[in-house]
Amino acid sequence: MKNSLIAKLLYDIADLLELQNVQFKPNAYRAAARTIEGMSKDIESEWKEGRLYDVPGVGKGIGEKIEEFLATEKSSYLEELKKKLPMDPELMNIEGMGPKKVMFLYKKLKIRTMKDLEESAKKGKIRKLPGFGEKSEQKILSGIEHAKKGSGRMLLGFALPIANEIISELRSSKLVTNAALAGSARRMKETVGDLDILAISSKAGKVMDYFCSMPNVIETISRGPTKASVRLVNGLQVDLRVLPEKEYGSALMYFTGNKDHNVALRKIAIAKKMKLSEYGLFKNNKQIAGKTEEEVYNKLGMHYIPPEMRENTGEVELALKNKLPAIVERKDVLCDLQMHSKWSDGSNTIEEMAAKAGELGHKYIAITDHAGTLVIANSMNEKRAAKYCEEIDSINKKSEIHILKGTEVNIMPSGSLDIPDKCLKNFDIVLCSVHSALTMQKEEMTKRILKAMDNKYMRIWAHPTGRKIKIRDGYTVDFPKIFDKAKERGIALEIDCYPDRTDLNDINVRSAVEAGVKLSIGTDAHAAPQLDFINLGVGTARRGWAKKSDIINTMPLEKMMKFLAH
DNA sequence: GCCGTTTTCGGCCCGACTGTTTTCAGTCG
Repeated sequence: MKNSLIAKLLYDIADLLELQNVQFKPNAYRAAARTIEGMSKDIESEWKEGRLYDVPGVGKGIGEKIEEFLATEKSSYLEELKKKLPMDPELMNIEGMGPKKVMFLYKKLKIRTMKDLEESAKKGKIRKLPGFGEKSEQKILSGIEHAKKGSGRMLLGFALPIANEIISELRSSKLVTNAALAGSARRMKETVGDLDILAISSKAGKVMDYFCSMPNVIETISRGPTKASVRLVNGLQVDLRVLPEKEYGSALMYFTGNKDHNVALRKIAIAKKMKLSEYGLFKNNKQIAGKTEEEVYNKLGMHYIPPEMRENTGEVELALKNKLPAIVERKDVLCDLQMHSKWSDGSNTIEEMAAKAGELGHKYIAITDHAGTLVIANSMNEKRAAKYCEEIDSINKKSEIHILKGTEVNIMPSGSLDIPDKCLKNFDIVLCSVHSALTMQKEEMTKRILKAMDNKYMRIWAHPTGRKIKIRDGYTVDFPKIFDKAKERGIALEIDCYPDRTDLNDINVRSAVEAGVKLSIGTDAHAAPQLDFINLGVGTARRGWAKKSDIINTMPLEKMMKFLAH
């Protein structure tokens, strides 16, 4: 899909327009970029089928730019802008730098790159400029350091435990009556730029003191009477806001929804002659809601919207009509359908994995150690696989939760599976996935997967796109074709919960759900504590608007056995 | 540049903090 390329084109144009202090256009370009980025449909096919201009935010101007880019892979408009503005728009990503400052520094000091900026700051040239001082110069230097360290975003799976720890520390300090996570982490976005935490307290000053002196804080970035930002040892930025109880709900909403969602809500408020801000919902300057999110949504005439859906991709309209889909909840998920033990490349025994799964409330699990001839991941050969099945059978006799005999098998480049059918038939559940020849082109890869799906034992296509966040994009396949085949064959597509996989991702999940394809959730845990990643998979399912009926993990064991037996 | 249950023209979300000023622009979320 070219969606992300087009989104980048539009974001770049927006940045360059903003540098020139052009009004409103940057927002129009960004709004269209965000829509296209989050679309489950392929923008190129929309264009080919004459529906480009149906995409919200795409009108004559933006549409023409997209058409040119899709036809020629170039944008004359962007080239023109770049010629006029030779500085690197990345400069605007440095903390404290916006379009005005970037432009000003270019005019005064001919600063075009991060390197130029660093040199000028180190030589003390910036502090001499009007409007700048010693502190701004320092801030620029520390901003550059941070930009260098890693371009910012942390995997949700690593950020979430940190957030929970901070929140429970705040609670146990007794300085706050409540504290909660907001921001993109609460929306369960796969990576987060920072953590936003809200707390209710009447002793804001003391809470700030406490927050800024937590053990793993290395730097206080800013500190006001009710708002502070700190940086943790691992580079993560955490923002805390303290507020009174009557604003808690509206503030949670304000800091949870993405920008587009919040703008949409504000517009609804305006249409109803009200005003919505983080301080509450106001009518005639009087707060009429704010304590809870439910209250605010209801007073706006809409149903409560779960955090994971608050990205303005249709949820607002549905909530107004009270037609939001009931998305799957953590409590609906009865099992974990991918994990590894010492039998292949895991570090715990089957019993240890089962025990931890029981603690997490799972009713049953699938242990899915690797089998096959490929020498990756300590794969089991046929002989060992038989012993493994025997062991699971014997553990099941005394185990509190039932263990499905599962395996993860490689899909070979030809599309055949890496272990013969006579071995596969001994398993309750067979996951198939690609671990080799990852660079295959779309058509060839699609053929490979379709061929694998013809195997009657395949039940789950595991980590379907093979991507690794921040490392590789993964291969592309013709999803519509695969969806059809998956439905025909009763094969589920996996949401692999492992933090750097999250594969399928939210967007793919949504298209699978729209296509009526079943999904499975598996942590891909290689050690017992990683079974906690189940929450990430549920979050991704919810971001993709999956209902309980879309997720096979919600089936009680008996129903699951029937599903697997077909 | 986009958009429309008052509109095809005239709007486009809102408030606080920072660092620089001495009343505010720029930036951020």
